[in-house]
Amino acid sequence: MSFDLLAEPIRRYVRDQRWETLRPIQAAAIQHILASDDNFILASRTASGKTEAAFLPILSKVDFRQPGVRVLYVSPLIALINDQFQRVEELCKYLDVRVTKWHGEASRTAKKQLIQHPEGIVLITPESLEAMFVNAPYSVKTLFSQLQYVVVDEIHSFLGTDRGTQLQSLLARLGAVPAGRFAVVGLSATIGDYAEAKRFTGDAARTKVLLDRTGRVMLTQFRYFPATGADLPLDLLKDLYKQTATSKALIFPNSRGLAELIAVKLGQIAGRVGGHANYFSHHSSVDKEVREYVEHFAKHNQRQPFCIACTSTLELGIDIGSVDKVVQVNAAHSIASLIQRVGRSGRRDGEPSQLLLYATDPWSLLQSLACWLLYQEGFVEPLRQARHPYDLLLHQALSITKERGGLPRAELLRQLQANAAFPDIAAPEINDILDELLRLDWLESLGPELIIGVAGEFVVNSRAFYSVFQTEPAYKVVHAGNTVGEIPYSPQVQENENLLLAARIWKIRFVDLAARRIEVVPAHDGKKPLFFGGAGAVHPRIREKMLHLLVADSQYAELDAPSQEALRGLRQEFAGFAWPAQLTHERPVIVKDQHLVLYTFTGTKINRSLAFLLQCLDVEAPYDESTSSFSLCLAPTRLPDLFEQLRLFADDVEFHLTQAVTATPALLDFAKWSASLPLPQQVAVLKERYYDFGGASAFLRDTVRLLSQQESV
DNA sequence: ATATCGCGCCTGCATG
Repeated sequence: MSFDLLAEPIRRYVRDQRWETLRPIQAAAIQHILASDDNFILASRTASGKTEAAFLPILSKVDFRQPGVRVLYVSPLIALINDQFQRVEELCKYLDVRVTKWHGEASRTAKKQLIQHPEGIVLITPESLEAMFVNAPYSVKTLFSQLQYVVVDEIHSFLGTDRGTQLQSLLARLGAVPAGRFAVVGLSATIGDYAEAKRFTGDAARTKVLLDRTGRVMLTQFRYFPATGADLPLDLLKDLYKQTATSKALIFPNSRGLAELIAVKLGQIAGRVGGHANYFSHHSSVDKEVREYVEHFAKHNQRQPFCIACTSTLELGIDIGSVDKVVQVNAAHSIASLIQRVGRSGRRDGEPSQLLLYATDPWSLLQSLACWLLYQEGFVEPLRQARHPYDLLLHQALSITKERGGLPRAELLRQLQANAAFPDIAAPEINDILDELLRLDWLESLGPELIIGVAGEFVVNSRAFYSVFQTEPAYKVVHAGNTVGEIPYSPQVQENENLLLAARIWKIRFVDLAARRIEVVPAHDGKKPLFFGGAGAVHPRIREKMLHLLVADSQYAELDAPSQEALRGLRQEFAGFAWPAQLTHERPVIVKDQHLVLYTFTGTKINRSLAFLLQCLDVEAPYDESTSSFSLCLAPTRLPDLFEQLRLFADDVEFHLTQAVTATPALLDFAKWSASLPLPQQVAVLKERYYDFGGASAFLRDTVRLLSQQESV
């Protein structure tokens, strides 16, 4: 059916691929994209042929004999562009259509040629598109005045992020370039809020979602090995070795340091017992060429088993083939992340893949179990774009002014107001931001126009202008002229210290502080590398599920005996409460000798907000995110009073936030362009994106019953 | 050292 709708050369391509049938998402996309010029979100799991689902109908539909770039593909990763280039180019051979990579590492000659003869398909990153608007606005017009389709790959990775808002704004600006409109096709994993995904295209009313919910069949097992220190228990590593020794496995331990530790330790065990030598690590601090080697090894080795200990670098769609075991060490921070990781598995022979979930403490086990159950239930964290991204508006105001070489203030205001990325920011607020930019000399008035100011020239002409995220300076780790990777500066960076990187052990021979370069030689024993970073935000729904699991007496066959024992032990601690049959807004309080412990069982942002409010009230209350709990020196009977007081603060927290931002500007480090905003907008950014005072207020209002029990001795 | 991760880049000039 769908197949017959395709253009003849595309049908030939499909036949040559020897696919037995089109995938459901492909069949649906072909029918819908060929039938209308609407925007679409194609949502289905990893490796379900989404790229082809978009390109088969688009290539059938678009007339490439006309001049100009007709299709623009936007990707969050250079590596993905390079991957997709091969696939799309292969497909385009059947049509004689040119495909051009356009990113910072792509050939400049190819870019120049494209400017001379704009045609075909361009694959680009958001930052390169930003750079093109800023540095070569005439090229934007030359290239894209005939644009018919924009394909956004891995659109879920942009949802709820600053980079997503930037991309939305760039698409809005791009929308003014062609005479007609272009349609947007977003490719996505299953996500939590499709209304939000539709908004992302800039025209929710004209966007339809095509969704294939087919998941993976996985054999799941929870395994429990209690840890005493910060490192992983030896028994866990031995068990992990046994479980993965003859498999193709991906291991996700949530941090770069632990990924190194696992890769090295498993490699050492393998060396002792005569196992294979294919133990790798893969994360942002491993040198790019090393990572590419690992990806290539995984993709092209049909027979040999391997183990890659990795971070979210292997969550997105880079093609590494499929693996037969996915291992999660301690709970993933989100269900969205767990979905992506599970999606990496899948065996051709029809055998189900295996998911191993290790835990090293009872709370992590509980969180892991909660995530896994929510995943089974089909829950994914809903993500919202910030409604008041003043910092990104500031960045785009500079970008547009540079693009236009100056423009009337009223026109800049109008353009920002009309931009779909900023629908909830009103004109007076935009004017406040423009005034602040004038005051900083980042903008300047010249007659009726605004132009880039003297100080602003340094900003918009610096390399850092094109991105909306910060990166810390890193030290390059070099062995015998070869780059191994890079690490941040830490107390560990000293001569004769040993560290792990790229799945090997090194001794630091020499540190060149000026050149940010660390010379290393191989060694036999070392520590995992140190990295900085705040904790990831856990969604309230996960914590609520944890509470439900704690109160229930449900058993799960997927838990091994030690896991069952750990869960039983944790349930025991909370067994004395008189839980109602229907658990809604009750929360436990454990009363100890000198203090009480309040378990909020809510999300990170709400906990963070509660901690801030307690600080405002000068209440000493150390807070532990892994157990979602606060310690208070207070009689339990005083808690309702305290909640009432906190609520009053929550409803009017601006004053305290203003004080906090003034005293500690580093609070806004998470938002690169916020430092140059007027103070009220800085406070607004902090309030909307770092905290959740609305959620905190609702928590304080709704948590009507605090059940308490004396600690059993 | 309480504690996740990840993403990007222009221009000019030298060298092979």
